[in-house]
Amino acid sequence: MAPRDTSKTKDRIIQAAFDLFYNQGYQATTIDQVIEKSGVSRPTVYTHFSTKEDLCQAYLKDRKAQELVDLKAEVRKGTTPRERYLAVIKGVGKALWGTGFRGCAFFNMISEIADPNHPLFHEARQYVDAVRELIRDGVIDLKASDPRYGKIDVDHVAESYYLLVGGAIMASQEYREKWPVKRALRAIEALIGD
Amino acid sequence: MAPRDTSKTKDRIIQAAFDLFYNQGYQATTIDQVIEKSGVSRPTVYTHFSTKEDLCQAYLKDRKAQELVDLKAEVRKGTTPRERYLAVIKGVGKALWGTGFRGCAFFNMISEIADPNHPLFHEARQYVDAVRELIRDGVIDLKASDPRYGKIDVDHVAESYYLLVGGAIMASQEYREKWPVKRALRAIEALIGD
DNA sequence: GTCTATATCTAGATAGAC
DNA sequence: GTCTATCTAGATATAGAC
Repeated sequence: MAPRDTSKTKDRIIQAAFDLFYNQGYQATTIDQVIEKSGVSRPTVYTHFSTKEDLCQAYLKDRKAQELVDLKAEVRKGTTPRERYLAVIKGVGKALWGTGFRGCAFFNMISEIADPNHPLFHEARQYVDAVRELIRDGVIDLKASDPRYGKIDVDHVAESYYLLVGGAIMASQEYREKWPVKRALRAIEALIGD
Repeated sequence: MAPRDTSKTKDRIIQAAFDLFYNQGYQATTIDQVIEKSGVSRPTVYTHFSTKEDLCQAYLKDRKAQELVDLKAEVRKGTTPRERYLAVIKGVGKALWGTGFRGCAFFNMISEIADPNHPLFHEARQYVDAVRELIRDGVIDLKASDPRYGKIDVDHVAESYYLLVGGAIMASQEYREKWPVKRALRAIEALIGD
């Protein structure tokens, strides 16, 4: 029998890891589960990824890229500076509702990995940095778009926005309900005086 | 040799669990570590607690009680309704700065335990409920204290407050810095028009 | 009530054949 | 490149003595 196409095999492994690491957490997920879900054998996993940690890092990189693409697409869909400003919380909300309220993969990673010098911790924080920057860009654009928004304190609005997003993610996970995102949206509107 | 005083032994075990579960997480902590840290033997752990999960539940109950006592003390220290309103975020900030920024034990628990029907998940959410109620009480008292605050939307302020606290906790954990709590404090002041 | 010693199980990682 | 079978370490929980 001819060997399977390599890239597809690797993708299947990552896809299995994607679901398992996200839904169960890093430590609660075993390589055996990855094997079963991907339909690939044990040594095959270890030819593509040297360790479980290595596989997790690949998963996080993948997820980070994917979520940021989605979030930026949500921003681009906005037709006004205000809509683009609100796009991040709306995009986060949509993402959460589609995933059974397991919250943010990167927050969960940081909760699991106590050591801030751990590579997986670093990987997760890069995502957080990117989201904060996306929020900040929206605030800056909004401020420049209209004299009405000229008095916005960019630091204050951007960082409060980020805190509200983070709180809404955690609260969604705690309660498995939609109100935290709705509430955050209202509070984020209020930040700019709406 | 006379047997050790039981309650002190049990307390030593819980104290060891307290530090380890909080700083390393539930799954990353082993019974061996609890044994070493408490200076107690393995079977002794299992005479006081039937399983690791049972020990963790005892730890969470302890921690929940202790943190709520601290938080309520912080509220009582406030001499005006406004100070008492701000007490929760200030109390949370103090607690975080004293613990090496490992964040909220209960948030971390919820991140680790994916299943919302798990007993440990339940235990953690009870803490969250209690904090939300404490915040809400402060808002209600503030509103009643002065006509100036009469127009406060209790639901909106209380829930936004909670989201800001949650976001500040997560951001502190991500960055190991104090700005998230300071920012949350300012945003929480702004919620009531200050 | 507490200990030393051990059973048992699980999970990460590897050897060697095809 | 992929597989079956196995090694090894480490973790939870227990048996039996003092």
